[in-house]
Amino acid sequence: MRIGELAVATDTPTSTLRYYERAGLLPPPARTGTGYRDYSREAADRVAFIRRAQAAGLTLAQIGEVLAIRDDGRTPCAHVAGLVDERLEDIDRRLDDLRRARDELRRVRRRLDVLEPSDCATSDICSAIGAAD
Amino acid sequence: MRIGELAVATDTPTSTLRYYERAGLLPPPARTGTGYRDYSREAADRVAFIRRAQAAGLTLAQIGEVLAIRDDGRTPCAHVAGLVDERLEDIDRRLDDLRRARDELRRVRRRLDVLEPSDCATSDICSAIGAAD
DNA sequence: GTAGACCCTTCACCATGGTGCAAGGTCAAG
DNA sequence: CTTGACCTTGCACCATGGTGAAGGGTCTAC
Repeated sequence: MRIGELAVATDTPTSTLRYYERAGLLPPPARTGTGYRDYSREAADRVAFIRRAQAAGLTLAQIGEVLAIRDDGRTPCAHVAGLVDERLEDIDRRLDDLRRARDELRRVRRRLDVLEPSDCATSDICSAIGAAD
Repeated sequence: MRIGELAVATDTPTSTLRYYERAGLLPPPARTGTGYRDYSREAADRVAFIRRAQAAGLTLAQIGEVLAIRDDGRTPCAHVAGLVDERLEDIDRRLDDLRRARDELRRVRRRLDVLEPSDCATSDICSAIGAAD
């Protein structure tokens, strides 16, 4: 199949498919006599896998590792487990960061409700943000 | 004060201070006879504000808006309230996204524990990630 | 007067996951 | 035989918040 067909089949722009090839996620496909990419049927499965793994929060670099292991004839289960654990830790850290940022912003918001503009007009740029607490 | 002193006073690299100037967050300071930047004392307060606002999760572009309002002689309270509300909504959306990604990854992780590598070796690239559920 | 620390400008580069354009070749239908 | 859709390559660009290097001038102390 040509790149346009693969694009439709996987709901992925052709530019992105070429980008995946450049990034080493898709192996260089066969070419027709005139130089057009000629994808095998497995290519669509591979792209679908990339999209699912991406939706799960893996980076393209990590997905590339998993694919390389499979291409090497090994099963990537243990490696995937490691990546998933890493990503879960990362998510937990981000959740903590975001919750802290949210709490701080809520404090700022409460100060904004309480302060008069005149409190602010004196010295600071914004005493709601500037305040220690 | 010269840029190096401001850098020490605000714990901010000189390269970043020049970047803030380029980005319109710091007004172009006076210059000495030989072209060195010569900052006023308020510059340090301004940088400190930028860092606090950044820590609160505002982007440099948003901080620039707040500063522009102050520089215009107005009080940015209402504008800051709007930005903070926007940012709070953004954080809530991100929290939801991350929680969903975490739940999905935990499901993947459980499948990885249950599956044998041989289950995976057949067709899919990784049946734990590939599985619908 | 010279070494070393500081300053200047401009330009390029980092990650991330792509997108868009130009200039050209190919293919199928009418 | 031409039109339009499709394909090729290579290159540049997007946001974000900076960082680093090159090539030069300045300032202070010894």
